[in-house]
Amino acid sequence: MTTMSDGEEIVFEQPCPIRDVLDRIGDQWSLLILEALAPGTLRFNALMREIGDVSKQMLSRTLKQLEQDGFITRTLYPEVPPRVEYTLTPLGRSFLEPMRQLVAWADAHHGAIVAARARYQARQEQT
Amino acid sequence: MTTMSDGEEIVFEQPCPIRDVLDRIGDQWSLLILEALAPGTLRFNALMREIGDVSKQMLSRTLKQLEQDGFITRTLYPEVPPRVEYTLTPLGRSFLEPMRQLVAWADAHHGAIVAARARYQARQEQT
DNA sequence: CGGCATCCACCGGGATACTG
DNA sequence: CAGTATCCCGGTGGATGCCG
Repeated sequence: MTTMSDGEEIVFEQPCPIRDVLDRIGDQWSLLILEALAPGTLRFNALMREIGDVSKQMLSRTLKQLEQDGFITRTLYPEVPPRVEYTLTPLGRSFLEPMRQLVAWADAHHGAIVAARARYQARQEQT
Repeated sequence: MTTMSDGEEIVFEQPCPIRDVLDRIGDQWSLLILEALAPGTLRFNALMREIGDVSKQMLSRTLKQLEQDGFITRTLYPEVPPRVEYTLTPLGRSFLEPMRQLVAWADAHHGAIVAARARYQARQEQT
């Protein structure tokens, strides 16, 4: 989308901050992880149990993403067996605010959305 | 994720409202469309021009999704040439609030995220 | 003008197996 | 315990073309 017509270099890598942020937290697991870490630090397997239906694969991947973007910190304790702890950074914690707004809205209006879908569905079928 | 082991029926279609909402507005275009419609009603091609780099395909698809979920209304004026107008519903307008929170956060902290990425990147390369 | 149908490339994410 | 590597499938979204 930002590539030039003849394959020239990209001018604006992130033309829209919101797009950039959504790409990160709009995936399957990021929000769940941030919520799980909101109460406090957790280890890898604790996170798995907390979230429930996430694979090691995706948990690992998503955690790395969140770490890269500065939402969480990863601390490795070189013991045997190894122990790794994940904690929200101030940036990550600051994100909880708007996120909770969104969650609250979703909770409040989810019923309305489901109802709207049902209405739409009904209108199609009464053809 | 919600399917039973042997292909039995699905028990919880929407185990998490926030998941359901994110799946809808987390895509490439929904947010942009809602923002574009915030000032007022727009026609199809006006939306295309407003957003800029969206294909007819995706605009059409996303608009239908948003209509199904009750975020917008579609009004067809059977003239020649046909005219179609899209408007936010009260539900859609109510969503603008938490959405603006998120956008504001993204704007405010986008720099920090980019910086965090750069730091991470640098740490990898100094191996 | 405002779509829908078709084809296709990409990649997110699941399953599984292996490593330190 | 905490990952990484590999394979693979399905959904998302771009491009194009046709229709009312």
